[in-house]
Amino acid sequence: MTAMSVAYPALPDALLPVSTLPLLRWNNHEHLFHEGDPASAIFAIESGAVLIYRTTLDGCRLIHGIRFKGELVGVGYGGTYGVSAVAVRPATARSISRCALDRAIDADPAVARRMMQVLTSELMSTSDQLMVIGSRTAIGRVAACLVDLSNRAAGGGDNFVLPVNRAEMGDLLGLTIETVSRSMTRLKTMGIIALPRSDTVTIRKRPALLALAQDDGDGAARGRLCA
Amino acid sequence: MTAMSVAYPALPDALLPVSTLPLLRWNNHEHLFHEGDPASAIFAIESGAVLIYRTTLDGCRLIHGIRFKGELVGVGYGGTYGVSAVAVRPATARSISRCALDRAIDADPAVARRMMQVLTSELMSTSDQLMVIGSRTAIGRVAACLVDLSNRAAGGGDNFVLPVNRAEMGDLLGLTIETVSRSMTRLKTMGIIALPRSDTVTIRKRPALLALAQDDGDGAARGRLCA
DNA sequence: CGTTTTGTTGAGGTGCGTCAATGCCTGTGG
DNA sequence: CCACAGGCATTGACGCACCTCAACAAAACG
Repeated sequence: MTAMSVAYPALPDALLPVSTLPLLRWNNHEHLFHEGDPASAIFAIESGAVLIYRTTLDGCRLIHGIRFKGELVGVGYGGTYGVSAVAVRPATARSISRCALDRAIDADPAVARRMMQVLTSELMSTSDQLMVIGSRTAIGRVAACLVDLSNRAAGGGDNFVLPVNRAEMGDLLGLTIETVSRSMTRLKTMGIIALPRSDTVTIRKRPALLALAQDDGDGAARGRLCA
Repeated sequence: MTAMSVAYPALPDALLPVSTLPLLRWNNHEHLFHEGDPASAIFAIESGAVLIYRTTLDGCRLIHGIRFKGELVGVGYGGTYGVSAVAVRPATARSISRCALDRAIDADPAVARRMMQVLTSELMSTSDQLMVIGSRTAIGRVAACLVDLSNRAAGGGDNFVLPVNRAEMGDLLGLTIETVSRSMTRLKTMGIIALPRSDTVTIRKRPALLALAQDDGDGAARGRLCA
């Protein structure tokens, strides 16, 4: 399982009548919940995009990932949410209350197993993020991000609109706005991507982008970490 | 919940007769399992220390965490292990087979809930690691590592033997051996720690170490990421 | 059309990686 | 007991990738 390639499947209706649950709506920049809030529900996204993030004591934000339609948010099984979640475009989601979930777990071990799978996906997603941030250079991180967004936000398409701006990409990749911007223009200059608009990407050389995003390319790895 | 402060509780005997399960033993540098191996069991450590890590395609190793007595290893609920686990000193652990675990989950929802809690702890641990590597400078990472090791390997004591060498600390923190070494000597020069031996640490000014490890100190945060 | 927000580009500084030399500790054999 | 070798840690010199600060361009908005 390569970095930034995890699937985030939702709970299927067969296990839980998700599609009958209350459908909630958030505008851009509205929070689904904050880190530390009582974990009252998990959310199955039906439309839009949601950022999962944490902040350090001095206000530094580090985005753990982006969630789209068909994915779950707030899956941690603790008394409070361990992360914050905010919409970055108008979003809708079904709300699965924790008590309803607990009842479903008691009634059917398959629900528990599904939740454990979902938690494992979330874990691997965070692990992937750690691998990207811990081992790649700026351009490698940006490439990995674009590959991931192409797969998950655009269904693998080569042309898609970025759901996040440069600041959010920076917080996602542990880079500054300027470095993200420079990396994007470098990818453009190399002919690997095109940028018809600043928020729209066209992948022109997917193999080259993958090489940068993965680890077999040269020049996209950091430090003595790598052999 | 601050970075590097997660507890990793094991499965209590009340839920599963852990203490009657087979006790296995590994020597230094022996693997409990590799990433991609069929996930046949999870392990409850009884002694020693185990590194959890992943490697990139080009051989770069990034350690996700260290596990000690009383903690679990291999908790992911998928067909294969998502990470590798290797002993860094002679270690013993009870082996909880996946089929036994599945049977226990079917029989008692409390076991499933416990597993979900364990997975959530693992998730928060990885998230903490992401926060440290994504937002702190070298000395902040080393400080966070020392605080964590003091809490978990030494029970909060101020004097303890490092379970890892500089290379392993480097792979844990996303730094080179040299940078780890320099950070340690800087901490020593500042009078925050003492190093009676290169593998033995004495914390002299815990508040100062915490300030560097957390985010309220100055000079230990990286980049525009932080306000 | 002005104002605000967001993205790009440039110049300069710095933290950390790289390479290399040296020192310390452990173990092994003479 | 000492000599030597091998592994690990430390320290120094240097370069580069990325952050910082700043100016400017391009949309987005009223």
